[in-house]
Amino acid sequence: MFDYLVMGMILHEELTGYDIRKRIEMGVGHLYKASPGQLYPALKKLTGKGLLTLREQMQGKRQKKYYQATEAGKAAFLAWLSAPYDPHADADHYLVKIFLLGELPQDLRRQRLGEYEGILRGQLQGLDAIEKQLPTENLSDRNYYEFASFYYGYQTLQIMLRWIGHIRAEKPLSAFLQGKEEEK
Amino acid sequence: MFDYLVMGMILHEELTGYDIRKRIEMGVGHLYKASPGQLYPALKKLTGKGLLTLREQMQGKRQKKYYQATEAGKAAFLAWLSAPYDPHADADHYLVKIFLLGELPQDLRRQRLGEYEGILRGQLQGLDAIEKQLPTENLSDRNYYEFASFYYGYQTLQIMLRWIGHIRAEKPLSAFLQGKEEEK
DNA sequence: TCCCTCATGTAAGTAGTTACATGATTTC
DNA sequence: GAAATCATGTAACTACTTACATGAGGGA
Repeated sequence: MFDYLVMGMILHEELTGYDIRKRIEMGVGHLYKASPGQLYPALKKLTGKGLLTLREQMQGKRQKKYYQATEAGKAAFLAWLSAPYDPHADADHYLVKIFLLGELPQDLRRQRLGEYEGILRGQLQGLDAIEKQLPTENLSDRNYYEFASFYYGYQTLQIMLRWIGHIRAEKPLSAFLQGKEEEK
Repeated sequence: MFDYLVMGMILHEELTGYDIRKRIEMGVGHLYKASPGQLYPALKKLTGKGLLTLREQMQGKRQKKYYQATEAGKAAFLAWLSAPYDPHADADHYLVKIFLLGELPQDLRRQRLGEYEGILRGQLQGLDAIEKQLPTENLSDRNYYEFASFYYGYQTLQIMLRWIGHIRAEKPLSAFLQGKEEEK
């Protein structure tokens, strides 16, 4: 997965490892980290597989290594991004796929987002079922915080759904942030 | 961290490994998994360290193993939970700590939640600074989805802050879900 | 001059998943 | 009598973090 995220950064541009890390950090950094100990070995491995090209350049006394995806690399990346969402394999990485979704043609994009929306709705229903079974009386302190965590998860799912709906309709992003749009 | 989560489940109750897994799944499961390959070795290790007691019981032909925290286990757990939040060490585990917060006396609880709120506010300011630098014109498809992910992260942080504010005031949980409470 | 950011990388360790193996009990 | 759930566990693997090591370039 991480490999594809890296490749996604260098489809159209030559970048150094350092640049790639910065990009990832700014983009999905709050949710997903790219430590140097993970990135540099990955770049080496991907180059070895022929998915990246490496161009070394001296800048003064400083060695810089520019990487870019090869045709094989681009093909592998697109195959991965185009594949239907699999809740089993992708669970933690939806956000990363969506982050990169601009690389896909519009019809595929719509389809993937639709699938994802369906999966999330299913999860929300699952939480609804649990919620109905939660006791509402005689709550201990313990229960209060346990349930609070549950509700937080619930809320997060709702936001995610609203978010997917928003970007599926390709509405302007600023409108999403305000959060004051009409409810479904 | 995982060790403390496990201990938190068996402070006041004897439970089997299976029960513990179920509890964790229901409580923070959407955010944090407890696979058997992680849990069973952990139970063994913690028992070896004297932090848990183990009582074996045959139920018909079925062997069941009941675990509970020892005094040493409870002390270790409380020390961990009482410690000030450290964004460096705890980053991914705030939610787990909050999930267990009912075990702490009220004044400490308040204090920890307050610290956490401060940290989150700082993060939000960081994102604000980034947001101001994002271009708003001539956005490519690529940018749309990249920024969308950014805004999602932003929104999630806002929700988290609202959530912390909510539980810090110990307001009823149902009110949080509706999301139609007054903004600060 | 000192510190920050740029820039590359490795070694050792921790955390966590997946897949398997086994078998009892309960429910349809 | 089949399927789901209860119940325990291991081995192999993958993913990821932390801490270290090294040094250039730019700005205060």
